[in-house]
Amino acid sequence: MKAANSRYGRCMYFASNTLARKTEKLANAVWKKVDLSPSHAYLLMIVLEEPRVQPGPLRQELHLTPSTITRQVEKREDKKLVVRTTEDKTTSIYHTAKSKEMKPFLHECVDDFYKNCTALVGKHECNRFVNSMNKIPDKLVS
Amino acid sequence: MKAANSRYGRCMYFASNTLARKTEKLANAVWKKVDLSPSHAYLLMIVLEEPRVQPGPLRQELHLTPSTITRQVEKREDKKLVVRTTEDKTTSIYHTAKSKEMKPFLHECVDDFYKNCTALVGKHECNRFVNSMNKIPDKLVS
DNA sequence: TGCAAATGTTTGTACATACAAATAAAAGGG
DNA sequence: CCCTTTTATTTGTATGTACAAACATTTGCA
Repeated sequence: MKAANSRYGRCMYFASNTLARKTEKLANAVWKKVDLSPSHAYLLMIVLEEPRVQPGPLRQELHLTPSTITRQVEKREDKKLVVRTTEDKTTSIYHTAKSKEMKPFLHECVDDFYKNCTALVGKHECNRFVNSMNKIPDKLVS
Repeated sequence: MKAANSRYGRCMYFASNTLARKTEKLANAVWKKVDLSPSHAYLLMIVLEEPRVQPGPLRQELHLTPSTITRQVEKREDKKLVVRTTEDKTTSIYHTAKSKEMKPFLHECVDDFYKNCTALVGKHECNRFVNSMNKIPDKLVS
């Protein structure tokens, strides 16, 4: 039974969560090449482009809670992909030599994933749809 | 910084996950009234409408993996909202007196949530959007 | 008829995330 | 200048989900 036909197919909660899970599954497969979950890969890419970045801005850019950012950074620190220094109140996050080497491959994954999506969903449709999705969250939460 | 403006605003993985998290947050607030997570509420509503339902069909209808279904049923069993019987190879799930009493309130929550969504996003926009979202997962995974 | 493959469900384990509370530092006001 | 409030981050804890492996039952076929 397809979601669209199911009892609760009109529910935004249901639809968005189902979509996110399926999308994540595809994304996981793509980022497997660099042995990273897509979510960690995004964090890493930001750190690579903005050395010294702090958890606060990361939080805003990734739309995650502060505690989730801390946890993600910890995990990447364990794998020697970022380092963290705390001075006064501010924590700064830096990439490492290891993660710098990965940079081109990370961007390759972004491209790959995009190609996968457009191939499956259609380029125009995909862009339009992602655009809509980006607009909704601001409307939903204060 | 909004997702739409951020570096990775074109990415379907990023957009759909962000949307799902924000939507879930709103949904949690609505279903708080019945002290259930929206995901468990959906399971319960299906069980209430299809007594004797088995994990397999639930899996299909909810688009979740078998193990997740097992875990959800366990949790609801602990709270005496469902019971499970296993005979031969098939497990059947039934509602309880307690959960039957909740039924009208569950549907109220569905309505509440829908009203919230349409008020925030716009009714036409909301329906159109949910429709699109329901179609994409089938294209993404085999 | 008996064994192998298929099917349905559960268990072990891991992970991403969130909320609430704790901590630490800075800023502001009397 | 000290005390309170605010801000930034981390910790403790809980939850929802998935994957892989285990298990149990049924089916199919040789």
